Amino acid sequence: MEDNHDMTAAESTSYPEAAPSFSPLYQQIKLLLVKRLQAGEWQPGGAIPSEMELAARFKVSQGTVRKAIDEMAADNLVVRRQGKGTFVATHAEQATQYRFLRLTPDDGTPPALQRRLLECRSMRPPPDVRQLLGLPAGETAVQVRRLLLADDLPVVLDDLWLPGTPFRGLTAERLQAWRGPLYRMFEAEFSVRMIRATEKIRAVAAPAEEATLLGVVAGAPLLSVERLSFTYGDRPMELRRGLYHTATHHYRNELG
Amino acid sequence: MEDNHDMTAAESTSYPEAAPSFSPLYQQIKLLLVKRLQAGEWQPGGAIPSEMELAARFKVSQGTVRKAIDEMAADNLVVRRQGKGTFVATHAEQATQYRFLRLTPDDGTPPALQRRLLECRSMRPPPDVRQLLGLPAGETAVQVRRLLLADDLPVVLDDLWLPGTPFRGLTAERLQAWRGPLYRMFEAEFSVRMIRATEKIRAVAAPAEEATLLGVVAGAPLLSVERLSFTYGDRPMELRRGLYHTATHHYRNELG
DNA sequence: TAGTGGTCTAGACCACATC
DNA sequence: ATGTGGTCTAGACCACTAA
Repeated sequence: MEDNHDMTAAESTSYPEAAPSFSPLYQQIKLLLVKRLQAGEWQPGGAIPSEMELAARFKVSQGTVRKAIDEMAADNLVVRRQGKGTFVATHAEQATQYRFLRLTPDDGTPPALQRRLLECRSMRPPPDVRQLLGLPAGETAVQVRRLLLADDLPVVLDDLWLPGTPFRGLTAERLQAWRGPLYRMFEAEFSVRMIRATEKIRAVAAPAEEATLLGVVAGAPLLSVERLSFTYGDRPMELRRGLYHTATHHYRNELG
Repeated sequence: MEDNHDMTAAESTSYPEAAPSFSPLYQQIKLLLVKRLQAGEWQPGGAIPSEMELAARFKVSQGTVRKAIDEMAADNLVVRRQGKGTFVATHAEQATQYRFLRLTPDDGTPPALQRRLLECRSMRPPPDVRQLLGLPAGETAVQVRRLLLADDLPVVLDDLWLPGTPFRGLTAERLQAWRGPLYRMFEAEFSVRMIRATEKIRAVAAPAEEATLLGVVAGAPLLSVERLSFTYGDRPMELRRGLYHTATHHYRNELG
């Protein structure tokens, strides 16, 4: 490689804002690879080209490609498997069932939850939902309401809001028929991959209707979890409002 | 470096359990460095030897030391500063005020909290506390109760439990006099550095006494946050039970 | 046996901080 | 000018997987 570390000559003409014009080679390569991921060039669960091949293609050393992929692996965009290759991350693995659900039974047993679909309809979202999802005015959304149960006792009441355009065709029937993680369905059937999420958590008093569904008395304390999930490019793709009954379960978190 | 990647010949004699006898060089070096950190060889906030020096000392290449330190930086054990050196992580930086506190005002403003010390005493801990902290029977503990307020309104009621031995000499007076993060005090005055923590979160109804302290009605929903903080070697060093009033604040979490 | 990712080396040069 | 961490290279060998 020559001295010039700029792989984006076409873009390096003018920077009106104070943007870092140059970045390390491996960062540029990471960006290129993420863009191809985003474009769907490789299937979820499928292999991306080997480090040697990418190094040849980009005309850099293997170590540089390695560092780019290392970061993508740290971002959970990709999974490395020694001897086999590097694969596009997916929500399919059973290790990642409920990848974003932090609710755990108080005894150490692994969470085992059943689902019960309550509702699924397409409608105009309320303004706060519209704003959080960044939807244009007039755009519709799909609302899903469901219950998660442990040992036939309700534990979670989830309200999902999904943008209508990418999720056109999502019906109660298809939801009922689907086995496996929801996020796996989203990526397999609607080409929407959730990459990361943020949650806002509060304690609330159970409203009457929700209390009934969860089998608690009205006014009982519940955990309110508002999750906003993002796909590539930090575009919000799901708003999920959950009410957790934390008598036999708790929300666990690790602080590093 | 010769072919032998074992730097721990003295320890590699017998492995009764199925332990990995060999690990990459950089892992072994990381372990050695962490042990020295743990032994207090370098002050918090102080510099550790340069990569070149460590490479020479361990008789490995700079790249190998680099990878070891990279992981330590990812673990928040150490902070790298280009041009200056690598420094032992500390709770002193204002960027890490309330490093483990995830409570944020609903408007985006940065959290600004006042403290009010309610209690500080040495006593025999109840069995559940004793068990969580891994204390020997009969060992005492220091209990601290305090209030955090935003704009003079109570937001958090914290109950802390600290093992008596390392925290001997912790009194209400010293707590009152201390300015800055508690964890900074622990590392500066008691040589206890908190590295990571786990939290269990539930929604609970406010008990009468705690409700009064937080200025809410008894039975109001509160966030119950039980945090167990660990020092080097995964030894638990603090149990903190907090009740959060989530009317104007919320617990925020990032899911990767 | 061949191909993959994982580790390690030695040396070059860059960016930054300090004197 | 010197020393630090940060990037990049080229090549070697190891560990694992699969045909």
